[in-house]
Amino acid sequence: MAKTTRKARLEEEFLQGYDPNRYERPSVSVDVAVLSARDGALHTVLYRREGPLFADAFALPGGFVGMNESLDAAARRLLRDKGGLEGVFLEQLYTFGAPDRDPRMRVVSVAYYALVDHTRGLAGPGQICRLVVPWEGETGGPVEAVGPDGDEVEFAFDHADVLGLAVKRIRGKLGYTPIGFQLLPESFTLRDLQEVHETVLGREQNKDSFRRRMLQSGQLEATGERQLGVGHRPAELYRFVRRSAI
Amino acid sequence: MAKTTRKARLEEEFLQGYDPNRYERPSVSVDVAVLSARDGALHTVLYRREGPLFADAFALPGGFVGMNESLDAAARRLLRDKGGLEGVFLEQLYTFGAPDRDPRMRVVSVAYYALVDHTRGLAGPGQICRLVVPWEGETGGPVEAVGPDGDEVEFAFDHADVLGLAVKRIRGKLGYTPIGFQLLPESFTLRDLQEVHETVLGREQNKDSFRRRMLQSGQLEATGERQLGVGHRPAELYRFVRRSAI
DNA sequence: CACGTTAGATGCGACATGCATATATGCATA
DNA sequence: TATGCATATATGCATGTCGCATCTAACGTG
Repeated sequence: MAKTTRKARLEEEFLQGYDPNRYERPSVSVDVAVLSARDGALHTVLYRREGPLFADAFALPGGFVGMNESLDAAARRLLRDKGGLEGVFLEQLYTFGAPDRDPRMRVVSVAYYALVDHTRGLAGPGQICRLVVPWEGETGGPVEAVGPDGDEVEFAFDHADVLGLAVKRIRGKLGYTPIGFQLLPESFTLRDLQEVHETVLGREQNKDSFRRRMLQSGQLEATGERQLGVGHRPAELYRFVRRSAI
Repeated sequence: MAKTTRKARLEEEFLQGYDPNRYERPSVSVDVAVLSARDGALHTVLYRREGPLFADAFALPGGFVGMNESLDAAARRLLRDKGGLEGVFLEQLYTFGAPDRDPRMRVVSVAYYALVDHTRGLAGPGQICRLVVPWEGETGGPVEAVGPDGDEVEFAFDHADVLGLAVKRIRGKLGYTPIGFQLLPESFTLRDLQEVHETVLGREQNKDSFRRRMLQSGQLEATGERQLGVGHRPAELYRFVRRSAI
């Protein structure tokens, strides 16, 4: 017992005199999985690598965290600078820290995921790739991706795992949070919302119970407008209202 | 468009030639919120600080991540070295990275939470403190803690927020994962399990529907034994069986 | 052996959900 | 103008889950 106390005190003293520049330590980066739903599939933004490491593989938008920058701020900066995206839903996902995940050096990567309405344009050299989520994707396993040319894409680092975990996370969240709206423009029909849910979950939803669930969730508000020129009865347009307003 | 491409290429070149020792970067630490349920309240392990910073405040067990050590391994090492705990449930919680969370230097802290059966002993100088979770605790806000002497405890750093988020996380997980078993010894009664759930959630559960939910979840297996010497009809003892075994 | 106490089982109503069916509304076409 | 088509929206009903009340079972105590 006394031993353990001394040990703890030694550690305290070490900490008090700890000079971070005298010790090796990891670099901290942020990677962002940008997800959107289009044509019945999830898509993400990837960047082709050009250097010798993971040459011609594709990576998530990412970068190092500034010394006076919070993790959230770093993620928002990357979204803005690399993709021209501002004001989107952004949440921390998981921190990946395997010692060998970057063969050049020790990098601890704080992964974020962002949800973007697919009608928003994307600036920069990023490519929008379709995700192929195996059913184990629900368990957070790696995903595959198909580029705009239809060819499968090779991932750099552990980014296939990051995307798999992001898909798992939003699948779980869909059940108890209004996260699905983040993938739609401001006004949308119930059919649109259902398609987004089905795209994310990878399985069909019952139409009627989906309607009822959404309408009595108190998260939808009719805009009073309807679809135009659709060749059949137009659906009502809704918008998302956040719970705090109720 | 060409501009953005050049910018991205420049960043790539920077990365290829990046020497981590030439740049400032944060230190990476791991903090562990050890949770157990006892006497109808959640408890955690805290260590009294002795240095000049946050003197006499209490901190979660934590430490820096070794250069060749994964984040999970660092958390397990801390549990073992600081509290003598091995083989417990441990999962990553969230990464806290506000630039000013440690006034001495920039520290990015990867927080973990561990769930421990309260009958397990604890080695080392840690103190077991009772958590007082305000109802906003469900939203991940900060918690308060009461030490063994009954006095309220002051937290160092942002550790009140870490604990608040840990409580929020297990409250959410309780609904769809067998996480509650982690807080109980190997064999337990349904009443024990219900009390753990009520302690974690902070509200009472319906006895019968709780029974039915647990029994038909396929996660419980009767041991064939019963309570002894309880002054009333003895309850059956169950053990946890993981889903993969079914 | 009666009694108190808690465990465990059964029955019923409220409510969500899945499914089938009926009605409404817009456009296209005869 | 009238009719048909496609989809949206509403309604009715069977099923399953959940909360609640009630009943029976098993143990210790006096």
